[in-house]
Amino acid sequence: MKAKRALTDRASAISALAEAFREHGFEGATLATLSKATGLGKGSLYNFFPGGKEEMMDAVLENIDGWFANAIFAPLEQTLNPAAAITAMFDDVTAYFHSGRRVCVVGSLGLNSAGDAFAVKVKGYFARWIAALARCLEAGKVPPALAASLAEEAVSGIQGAIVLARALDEEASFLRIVQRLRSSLIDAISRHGWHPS
Amino acid sequence: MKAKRALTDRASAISALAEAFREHGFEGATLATLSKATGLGKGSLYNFFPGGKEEMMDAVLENIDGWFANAIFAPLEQTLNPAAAITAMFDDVTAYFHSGRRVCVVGSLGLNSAGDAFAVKVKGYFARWIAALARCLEAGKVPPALAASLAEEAVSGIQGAIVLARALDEEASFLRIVQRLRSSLIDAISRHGWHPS
DNA sequence: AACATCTTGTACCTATCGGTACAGGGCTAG
DNA sequence: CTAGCCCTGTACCGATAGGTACAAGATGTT
Repeated sequence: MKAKRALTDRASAISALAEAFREHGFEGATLATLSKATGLGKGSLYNFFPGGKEEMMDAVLENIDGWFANAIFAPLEQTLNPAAAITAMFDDVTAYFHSGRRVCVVGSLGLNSAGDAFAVKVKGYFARWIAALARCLEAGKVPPALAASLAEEAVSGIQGAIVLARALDEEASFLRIVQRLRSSLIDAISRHGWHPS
Repeated sequence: MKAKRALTDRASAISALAEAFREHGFEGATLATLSKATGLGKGSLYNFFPGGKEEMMDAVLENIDGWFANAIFAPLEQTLNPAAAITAMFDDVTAYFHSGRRVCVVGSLGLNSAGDAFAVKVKGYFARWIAALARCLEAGKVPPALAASLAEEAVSGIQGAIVLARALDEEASFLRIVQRLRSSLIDAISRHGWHPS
């Protein structure tokens, strides 16, 4: 049984790869960069990811997808306390994106043509996020149409907050924007008749 | 007098360069790309922009800055009819960004480390935009603190809308988000006592 | 200990990167 | 008409890009 070690090494490389792609983008991250970031030589890198950079990014996206599914989407689905789930989501997202200092790899992939190869994954990531958030709002008795609007607005708003915070180099703006978004969603829930037991 | 022809050729190249940078990003746009996009050979390109890619991007940013100053900021400053100015801004922005299909070069520059060299220009672009919008809202009798919040939210929201629309490949979401942002600003103005004559 | 299997560093490959050099072409001014 | 300057295409440069080949080293199994 060798797969064990191989898998853990590969798995531990992925987060380093993610960080490198975050900082330099897909095109900007060279194999030398990735090698340095992971501590793995080119040989090992191509052993784990025979498909090269593209497979590395694919693995990173899958990893991110898994993380979001666990940490963000799943809590949103358990509809016991929608308001709490939403508050938790914003807290987790704020931590995950380092208050806007950290870029969203998925979002930035969609911005230039280098990410065309990953278009379906990028699309799915955002679609699932919005859908999960909308369902959570509906569980909070928010009417479906409004829930969809608010969910879209929140996810889009988080992305915008990242862009702005990076551009201004000022995480305070990220925190302000995200807080306003959170209030807007929580208000909608409490306005439509749902209250924690 | 040769400067005339040189200047117009350089100027006409800039918009093509902007489009290329938009599509491929700074790192992703190679000299071959830029040459094809402008129709200029490498020789001409380096004749007009001796500093290479970096000077080209600088010129593009300056050009964008000028366009925004004219088309966006200036109308916001003439405070005769703030609500109309804001509506015009959203219309112009929607057209400029092709309903979210077109990326904001400035915003995407801030996302990866390739844009570090342009950090001050990027920061200035967003700071000026937010400031102009906030002043316009104040002219509409919106209290300064709220005006600052709303302006930040709007600019950030537009960036988020671009990211989301590109990711979902769906300009409808851009239009929805932008429309909500516009309504939010217009409502704030009409709620605080300013009404067109 | 011997084995097959997995892992790794190194050397090497071709293509292309951003950038330079420069000779000639074309335009304009006088 | 001609002298000068700006413009442009081409050839070229070293560096580095992503990727492959493979021999040697670890590793775990029996």
